[in-house]
This record gives sequence, C-alpha cells and structure tokens, in this order.
Amino acid sequence: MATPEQRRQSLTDTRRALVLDAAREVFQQHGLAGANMREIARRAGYTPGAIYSYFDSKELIYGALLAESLERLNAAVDEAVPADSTGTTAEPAASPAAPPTAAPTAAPAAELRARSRAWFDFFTRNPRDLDLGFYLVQGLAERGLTPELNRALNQRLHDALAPGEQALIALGLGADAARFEATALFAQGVGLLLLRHTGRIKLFGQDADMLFNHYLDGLIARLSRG
Amino acid sequence: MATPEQRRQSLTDTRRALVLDAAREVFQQHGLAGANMREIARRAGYTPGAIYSYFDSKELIYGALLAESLERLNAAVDEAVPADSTGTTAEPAASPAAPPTAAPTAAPAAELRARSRAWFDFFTRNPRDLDLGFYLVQGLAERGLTPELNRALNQRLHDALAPGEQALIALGLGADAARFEATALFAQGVGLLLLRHTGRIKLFGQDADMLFNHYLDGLIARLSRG
Amino acid sequence: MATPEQRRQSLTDTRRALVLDAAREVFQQHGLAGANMREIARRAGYTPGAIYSYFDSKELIYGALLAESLERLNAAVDEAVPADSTGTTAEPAASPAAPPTAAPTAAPAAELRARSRAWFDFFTRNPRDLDLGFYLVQGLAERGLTPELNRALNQRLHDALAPGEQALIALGLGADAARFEATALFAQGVGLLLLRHTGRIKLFGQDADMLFNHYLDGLIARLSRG
Amino acid sequence: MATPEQRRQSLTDTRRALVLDAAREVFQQHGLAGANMREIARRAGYTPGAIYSYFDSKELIYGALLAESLERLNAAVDEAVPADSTGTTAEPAASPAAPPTAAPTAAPAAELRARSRAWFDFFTRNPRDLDLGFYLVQGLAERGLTPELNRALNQRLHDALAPGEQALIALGLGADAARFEATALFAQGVGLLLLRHTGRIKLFGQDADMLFNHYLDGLIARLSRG
DNA sequence: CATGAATGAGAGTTCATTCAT
DNA sequence: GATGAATGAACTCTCATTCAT
Repeated sequence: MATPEQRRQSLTDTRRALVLDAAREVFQQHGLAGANMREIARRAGYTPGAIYSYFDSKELIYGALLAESLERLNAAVDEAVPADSTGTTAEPAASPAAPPTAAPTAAPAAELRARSRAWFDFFTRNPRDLDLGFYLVQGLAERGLTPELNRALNQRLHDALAPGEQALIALGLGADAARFEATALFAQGVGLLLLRHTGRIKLFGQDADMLFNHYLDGLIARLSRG
Repeated sequence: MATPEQRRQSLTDTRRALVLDAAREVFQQHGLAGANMREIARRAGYTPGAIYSYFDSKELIYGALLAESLERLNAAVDEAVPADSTGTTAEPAASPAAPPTAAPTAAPAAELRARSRAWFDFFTRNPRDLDLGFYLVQGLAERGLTPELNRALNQRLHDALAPGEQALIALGLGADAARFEATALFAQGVGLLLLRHTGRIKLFGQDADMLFNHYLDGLIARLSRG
Repeated sequence: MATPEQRRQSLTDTRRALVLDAAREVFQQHGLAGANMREIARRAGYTPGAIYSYFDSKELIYGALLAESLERLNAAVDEAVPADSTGTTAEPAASPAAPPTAAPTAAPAAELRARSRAWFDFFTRNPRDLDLGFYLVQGLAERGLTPELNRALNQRLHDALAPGEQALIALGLGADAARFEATALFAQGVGLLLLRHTGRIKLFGQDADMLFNHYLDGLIARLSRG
Repeated sequence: MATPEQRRQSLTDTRRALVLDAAREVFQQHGLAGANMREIARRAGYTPGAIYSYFDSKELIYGALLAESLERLNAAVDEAVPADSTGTTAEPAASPAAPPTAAPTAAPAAELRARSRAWFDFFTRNPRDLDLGFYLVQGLAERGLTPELNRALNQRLHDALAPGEQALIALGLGADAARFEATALFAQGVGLLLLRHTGRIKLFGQDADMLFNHYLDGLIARLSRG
C-alpha cells in the first residue's frame, strides 16, 4: 500500500524521468553546446519554468544525466556474459532485479574480455555518454555538482570497472597489480574511444576495436604466461 | 636591415601574438566554454573590436591557438634526446635550424622512450593543450576551420608521433606493425592523460606517469624478445 | 465564452501588436536605417530579449509591419465610395465584415476615381508606408522574408489595385488594356507620391494631388471619348 | 602655366576622384547598406584614414557621388539627339566641349521624346543612381549635406529636365502648362522606374519601357491635337 | 598626405533563470 | 505544480571615425 506521500513522490519521479529523457534526446541530437532549457522543456512537454520544479539548474540536469548514464553503463557491464561461456544461458535482460553477478563465473580470461568489451562497446554505441563522462564533469565538479554527487558518480564509474578487476584477480594477480592493470586497460580503452570519437584514429589508419582486442589479447597472454 | 614594411609586419606579428597569449590565458583559466572575446580583448589590453584586426573570428583564434600548440608539441618532441644516450651532448635549444633528427640516433629503444615521453610530458605540463588538441577540433572542423587548416593541423599532430614510429621500425617492426603499435601507444598515453586531467585516475589510486612508463617498458620488452 | 487558451492567445496577440506599434513608431521617426531592436523594445516597454518572443528576427518585424500596412491599404481602398455616388450612405468603417464591394457599384468613372484616390490618399497620409511598400521589400525578399510571405504581400498590393482595374473594365476596356492602364495609373501615383515624399515636387512648384487628379481626369476623358 | 598651388589642387582633385570612383564601384556592387569605408578605401588603394583627407564623412562621399551622378545624368540628356532628326549627324560623344545644346533643334515632338527617354534610359542603365537620387537624399538633407549642396543638387536635377520642358513650350504650351506637364511626365517615368527597380512591375505583367513610350505618345498626340 | 591600429558605441541575437498568475 | 512572459546579462561581430606616427 502506497501512502499519498509515496504516490506523490512516485509521480514526481516519473515526471523527473520525463525531463531527463527529453534532456538526453536534446543532448544526443545537439550536443553539449546546442542543448538549451527551452528545447529540453519543449521536448518534455513542459514550459521552461516547469523544469525548475525538478532540477534547480541546467547543470544539475547534466549531473543527473551523467548519473543515469553511469547506471546504464553498469547495467551493460553487469549483463555482459562471456561469449565462450559454458552452457549457462544468459539471464533475461528484463530481470534486472536478479543481479547477473550472482551467476556462476566463466573462465576468468573470458570474463575479463566480456566485462571489458562491455564498457568499451557501451561507449562505442553511445558516444555522447563519453562526452558526458569526460567533458562535462570537469566543469561541473567546480560549480554545478555537489561533492556528494560527484563522489557518488565516481563510485559508479568505479563499479563499472570492478568486474574486470575481479577477473584479473581470478587470473592470478594480487589486488594492487589487478588495480594497476585494470587502470591501464581502462586508459587504453578511453584513449581509443577518444581517438575514434574525435576522428583522430583515421589519421593513423587504424581501427579502435581491433586495437582494443589486441590489447586484451596481449594482456591475457601475458598473464597466462607469467 | 629591416624595411619599414618588415618592421610593421613584425609589430603586427607581435601584437597578434599578444592576442594569442591573452586567448591562451583566458582559455587556460576559464576553459573553452568560459572564454569570450571581451575577456580576451581585456586581457590583451584591447577593446573587443580591435581583436578583429588580428583574427576574423573567435574560432580562428582557437585555430591559431591549436596550431601554435602543435608547434610547441613538435618542438618538444624534436628536442627530446634519449637520457641514456651516448656522449653526444644535447643540441642547444636555440638552434632549431639543426634538427635533432640529424644527430646520430641513440639506441632505438631509448629513442622510442624519449620521443614518447616527450609528447606525454608536454601534455602533462600543458593539460589545456590536451583540451585544445582533442576536444576543440571537433567543433571547429565543422564550421570554423577551413579544411586546409584542419588538414595541416592533423599533419602536425601526426608529425609529433612520427619519430616514435620510426624508432619502432628501427626496433625491427614493419611499417604497418609500427603504425599499429604507435597508435596503441598514443591511445594509452592519451587515455592516461585524460584520466589524470579529469581527476579520474585518483579514483584508482594510480599514477599516470608510472603507468605510461610501464606500458613503454612492456612494449620494448616485447619487441626485443620477439 | 473564451477558453483560457483563447484568452491567452488574445493577450499574446495584443502584446505582439504592441511591439508592432512600437516598431512602427520607431520606423516612422528614425526610418529604416535608424530603427533598431533596442529602441523598438524600449518603446514597447520591453527588454530587447523579450521582443524575440513575438518575432524571430528584426526582418520579420518589418515583414509584419508591411503586411499590416497592406491590410490598412486594402481597407482604405475597400471603404472608398464614390463621392458623387447615389444616395447610398457610406458604410460605417466599423463594419469591415460587410465588404463594400458587395454594394451596388457607382458609375464606373466615379468608381475609378474613388478607388484610385483611396490608395493615393492612403500613402499621402502615411508616407512611411510608402517606404515600407517599395523600399523595404527589396532587401527583405533576398533574405528575411520567406517566398510565401513575399508572394502573399505582393498579392495584397495587387488586391488594392484590383478595384480600379475592374472599374476600367466597366468603362469599356478589355482585360489587357485595363491592366495596362491600371499600371500606368499606379506608376503615375507612385511617382507623384515619391516626388512629394522626397521634397522634389517643390522643385517644380507643383502639387501632387492636383497632378494626380489631372491624370485621372485625362484618363477618364480619354476612355469616354474612345 | 600652372602655379604650384594649382598643381597641388589638381593632384588633390585627381585623388578625390579616385576615391569617388572606388565609392561608386562599392556602392554599385554592395548597395547602400553593404558599402563601408574600409572597402571604399581598399578599392581606392588607400587606407581608411586617408579617405578623410578628401571627405569629412561617409555621407559627404555619397553627396559627392550623387552630385557626380547628376552630372552624368545631365550629360546623357544633353547628348540626347532625336532619332528621327534631320540629316544632322550625331555629335561624337568624345567632344563634350561642344555642347549638343548648340545643335539645330529637331522637331519639338522628337526633341521631347529624345530628351525624356534620355533620363529614363539613364536610370534604366544605372539603377543604383536611382537609389542615390531618391533614397539617399532624404536622410542626407537632414544631417549630412549642407543646404547649399542640397540646393545645387536640386538645380542639377532640374537642369536635366529643362530640355524636355523647353520642347513642351516649343510644342505650344505656356510656361506654366509646360512645367505642369514636365512634372507629370517625370512622375510617370519615376514611378515606372521604381516599379521596375523594385520588381513590382512584374506583378502586373507590364513593361516599363513600353508604358513610358505610350505615355509619351499620348502626351504628344494630346498636344498636337489641342 | 598617408598610415593603420585602435576606439567606442552599437548592432542583432541567445538563454538560463525568475516570478506573478 | 505549471505557466510563459519577461528579465538581464552576455554573446560575437561591425564600422565610422580618430590620431600618433
């Protein structure tokens, strides 16, 4: 049974999500520079003033957008299942209530591969989320976001990389070494994503996916050797 | 002997450089979004209109800023000399006419290390140049910059990485493989620079320099082995 | 009964008209070159930005001004009734819903005279509308106005001259000849209006009204003769 | 023998003419709105500041342009020779020293036709001079031009129409009637030129030249009849 | 005379945000 | 909560004109 208070809150949440959806659309179509409150409001079916019932400023919208982006990123990583896994069927995507992390883990190498490709592919499919993740936060951290929100966002980014780190440990690395390699791997991916996103990778006639796979292969080979 | 015409031109160049200096300062303090013509003018000791004697638009200022940044990047790479080089003394920085590339090349591995650290350190010292190099150009290429200028800028970025690529060839790689590894190395560096620049690397308790060195060590070890 | 929506719309229309009034005043006092958005806003009791809620650009304001001017021109022509008409009293100006064209037509000659003097007098009373009608449109057609709006405006100018053309037909001319004479008459009127508006007519010690009447007399005499 | 003073004056006049030429070009290409001092200076081979040695303001340049336009107009009218004139060959245009007005006058009707078509055709060939003549002066008379200059300009416009007026007298009209008809004729021409210049004449599917000729024919017929 | 850098005022336009309704 | 008109400050850019050289 929902109290009137709860019902009201849920309604507010729904509308807030509506605004966020609109903001995401606008942002995806027009980019950071081209997005503006009027357009976000229009797309959400609201007037400009109404937006401020849900978000105190434009920057907080972007903060929320980023938070939500990180949730989707984590979902993508959580749902990632090794391709060459055993007979365990993939969990249906429709049941996010049952966290995939509870599933029996695949071979560590396949696990590392799958989890890493998950975030890499997520940003490949959603380049605007890359913008959000890296461009926006710099400026926001200074003025727009509260320290708590900033910390929470960082935590969720960290979460998205944790499964890969766990797999590295399962592959025999110590905690520090695993953290070290996970960071290096993340840097490699981020660099490749950026080079592709900015069109710079064409300059070198290379393919970001291939390079990322190659890095993964090398890493796994190194670990199984040593 | 300078003709009056030359004297005038030199004066103009100086003032243009003044504007560019101001623009760089503003950009460094306020970032891309916060920079504006009034502020650039104020900082340069001009009224807003005066700026347009030197640059036809705001975007062209950024284009010039980027061009100049790439020149400094190339200079840094060109001047890079292997630390563990033989007795050859470093060329004085004041003689850019004698390109360091003419000097007897050090051991390829040291050469690769020096050239790579050169651009990595350049961006470490000048993080805003990283912004310029990767973020800015996207928007500029669409409207503000001429295709020729865009191409020239890309070329200069490419130039900065060429010495490293040459060293990879000297280490025994074929042209294609060298290009492949050079790109991967660049991606690694860019990723690390970005993670540091956005403060994300603290999240993992890692040090960008150490990670970059480690990547280089691994690369060199791999090449000398295979 | 007005719905809230209608009430709001009516309010918006009123305010839009307010801006248009202000624009007309500014334009009348300062002419085309001297008019600017800040002054229009000031005169309308708004801040500059507010104007853009009602008109997307300065040129569209002028377009609206012109459209409205042409409506007033047409109203003036429609209301024109032959002075030496029969006992039918002039319709009250307040009933534009009952178009005067439905009224029993006077003698064609009187009709021609009345309709022609109507537009001539309109521009005599409103010389700035002459500027709008002839000078402004050139520049607007190039950039500011949409082709459709331009066409609509032309149509309304044409409408204002149609009654005179009809009277010419009633006077015995064929369609082509009527069009020809209507154009010549319009040119005569426009020329006189301009000579007066620019003060050039004083140069010749002549009176524009007298000349226009004389032209009309000559035309009618010619037609009744032939 | 020219005194140094005269030589200097002549040099100044030459350079002044150079500026005026440049201004005319710019004005013809870009119109009133698009013309600016920098461009005029550039085209004259000067820097902006230098222009002010010859003209105290931009508006005075336009005043001079208008004066010069009126001279060309008068020259065109003076050189006009009846097409159906007797055996007298047309004076070579290259000898402006021998004023065509000294030539034996043709039949008055042909004279009227030739002189009238002269100014009509002049503005047909030089539509920008029409702009100058009618648009510019309004604003200039208020602020930019001295009353003396304004009076002189008016006189020259008057001069251009005088031959036509004389022909009307030769056709039997009294001084007042001639002045009356000359003004009406000028109004007709001006109206047609404007309708053509603004593209409005297309609206009526008419041809300005044909209408002007028709008016002339009618006028002459009327005079020879009465 | 000529330079050309610089001014200073102003142009049109945009937009996050506020607030009376 | 929602409206949407309005603010106010900012934006980039233009240009006639001035003046030290």
